[in-house]
Amino acid sequence: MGKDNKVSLTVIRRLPKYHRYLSDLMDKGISRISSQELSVLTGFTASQIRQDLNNFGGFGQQGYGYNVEDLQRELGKILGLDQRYNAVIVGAGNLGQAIANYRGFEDAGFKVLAMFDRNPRVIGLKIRDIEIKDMEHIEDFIKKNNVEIGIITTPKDSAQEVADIYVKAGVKGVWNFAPADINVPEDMILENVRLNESLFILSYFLKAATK
Amino acid sequence: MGKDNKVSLTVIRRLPKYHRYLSDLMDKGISRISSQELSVLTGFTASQIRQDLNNFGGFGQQGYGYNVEDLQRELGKILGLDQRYNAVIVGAGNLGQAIANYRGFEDAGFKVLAMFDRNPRVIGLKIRDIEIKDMEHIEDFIKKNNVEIGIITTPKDSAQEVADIYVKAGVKGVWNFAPADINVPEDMILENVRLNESLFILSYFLKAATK
DNA sequence: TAGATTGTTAATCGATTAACAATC
DNA sequence: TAGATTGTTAATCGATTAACAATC
Repeated sequence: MGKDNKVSLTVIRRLPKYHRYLSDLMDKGISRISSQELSVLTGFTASQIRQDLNNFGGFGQQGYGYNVEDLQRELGKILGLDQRYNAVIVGAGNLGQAIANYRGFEDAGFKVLAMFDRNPRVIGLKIRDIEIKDMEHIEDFIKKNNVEIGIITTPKDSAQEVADIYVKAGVKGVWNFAPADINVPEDMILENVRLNESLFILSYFLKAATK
Repeated sequence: MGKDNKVSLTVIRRLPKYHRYLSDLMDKGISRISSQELSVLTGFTASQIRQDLNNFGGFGQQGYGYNVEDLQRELGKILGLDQRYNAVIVGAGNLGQAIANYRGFEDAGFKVLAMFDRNPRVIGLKIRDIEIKDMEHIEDFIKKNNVEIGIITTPKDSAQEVADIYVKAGVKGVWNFAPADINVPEDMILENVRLNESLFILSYFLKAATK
């Protein structure tokens, strides 16, 4: 319920891209950038970039532009990348394992503490140092380990059931990869990754291109 | 360059959701639905649903609503789901394997013919019946096997290089999972899956909720 | 200071919603 | 036929772009 409560989702969805390009610029040792230059990089208009950023504060300086490092850090804070989050994954198939394995998430502050599955053949296995545990212990685990993010990488028919477990156990946000719409309480954060839909969009344009 | 060339991306991105709910309704044996009922299911307004569908034709009937099966099939055609597409994956890590393993894509008409990787330790392995091959043979393979979709599941630093190979070999569309913006010619279809950005959005709302 | 570029207001554009005549 | 619901036009809303005064 902070001051930026009113910022539109459209704007928020652009923030990660700004953050990514600013990080790239930092890596290149560039310390200063104008909205015009950022426009060339990101493909958004300079005007839009200034509008977007000014939803969160006046990070720039007239006649100069933006300090890359400052702006990157501020956007990082806005995106919550200055925090550490504990996560668990339900569904220890390839997709779950891919997420468990991906160092980029851990570098950004998201730590997968454990994976859970119903298949006895995978229970006890480890991905890096992340153990696949029996679903039986999930609620306990979440409560004891301060888990804030629940990741769903099960088939779609199990997704709602897993979400219900997450709600009951008290996670704050759910990252859902199952191709199903799941219902969670109002105050639960839900972010869906729609691989099917993304592929269908690609398919749409492929078909349109050959007509 | 068909008649629906002008339909906005905003509308197109809603089509897969309509298609999914209509498929669900078919599975339940429901043969008829009104825009009002679809509104309850999808969360879009009835008015918006009628507007969206009318971009592609008058699929409904006054006083009746929409025939579920007809509409599902028509949307399927619009999305290109009546076609078969051949695909290959570059990057045989967990994410690549997850995609290769996912039956849902194959059921929708997307067939992964092969995976490619640079790591000699995985070359020759098989995921289901999909072989991991040496990158050396990719251009040949794409040309010989009528591959239309190139999937990128490499680390970000290899993404552009892989995209260039795809362009050279003549694929029509690229499905990119690497967290990088890649450049492709105008007439190449490019669809990005931004796992990082999705996670950051979740993080944004988690942080906002605790303020 | 002069030049550059922001922050912000106003104008435009596009997308969503409302309303209703057409019609099954 | 009467009731229901579409297809479509008009009204509203929100997002993007343009413009420029403020100011570093």
